[in-house]
Amino acid sequence: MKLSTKGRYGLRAVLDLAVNYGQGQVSIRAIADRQKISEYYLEQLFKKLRKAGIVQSIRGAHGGYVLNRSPDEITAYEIIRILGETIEISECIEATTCSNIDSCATRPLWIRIKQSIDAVLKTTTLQDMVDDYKKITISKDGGQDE
Amino acid sequence: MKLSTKGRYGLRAVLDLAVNYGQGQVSIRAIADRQKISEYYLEQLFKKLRKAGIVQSIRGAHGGYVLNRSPDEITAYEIIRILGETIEISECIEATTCSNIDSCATRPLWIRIKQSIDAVLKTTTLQDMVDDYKKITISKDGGQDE
DNA sequence: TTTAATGTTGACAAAATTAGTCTGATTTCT
DNA sequence: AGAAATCAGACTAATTTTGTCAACATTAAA
Repeated sequence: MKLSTKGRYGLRAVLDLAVNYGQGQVSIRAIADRQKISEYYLEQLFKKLRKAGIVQSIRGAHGGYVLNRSPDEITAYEIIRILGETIEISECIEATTCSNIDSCATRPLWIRIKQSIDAVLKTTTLQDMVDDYKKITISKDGGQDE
Repeated sequence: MKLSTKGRYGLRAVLDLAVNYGQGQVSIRAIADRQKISEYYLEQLFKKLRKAGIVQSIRGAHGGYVLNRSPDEITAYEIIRILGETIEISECIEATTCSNIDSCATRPLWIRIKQSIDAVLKTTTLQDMVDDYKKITISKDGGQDE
């Protein structure tokens, strides 16, 4: 059970924007370079984020992307959902009834797991993650720039 | 993000044994019929469970499988792990350091999610699940047999 | 107004993983 | 001996994920 790269790469990319929030747009190429993710692949992810209103695109020369809201108003939950990740574990969670009555012995467990995952995602904002990250890098060494 | 069938089918199969605990062995065919899972596929899963000591096999005619411990001493966590599910979300959780320093901005989140999933799985025994299941079926109607 | 950089879109291909099947052997009970 | 079950491992099929590409549209700077 693993989150797909959609969720993992996408969150890293958005976090890149969050770090640069307030300092103008960031191009996909810059993110691709820093995060070591294919430029083409990132485009796919940003398409979804833009349609959902998380980011705003600035086209033309020296264009790029900007967060549409402040990082402390965007949760990890939103990003993950928009990118199309399903934290379902099993299909029967969304359905109101199981097709297979026997399989329902496991259903309450899947539901509790989903709830616990959602709780973590919903209470974590991009700002929280940026803060955590800065704390780590600063404690490692003086906080380098490049 | 979904648990693979290994985990979902496997847990259902073991639960079938838990329901019949104390009443002798259960054959793979009987479980396959009840749970609507391929007999061949189940064999693969029971192979792992046997090697890990969760179940005991009784070979020959009228053979089958039996739980090796009481259902309230076996957690969902054990079953899931033995069947080879990795609740890792991202590779970097097991590793002591991330190869990509930038990606680490997401790492604390993945770790917290993993911990919350593990907490649910570790505190749920097979007996808990059987009890939940019985409660549901009884409340639906008088508790049918077939 | 031209040009260059960038975003936009949809289709496609490669790779990896998961799911499932099959064959044949062994064991045990009747 | 024969039937019914597990045991073992190889193999294939299907699906999903991941990544690439080409053509086009838009914008900003020169």
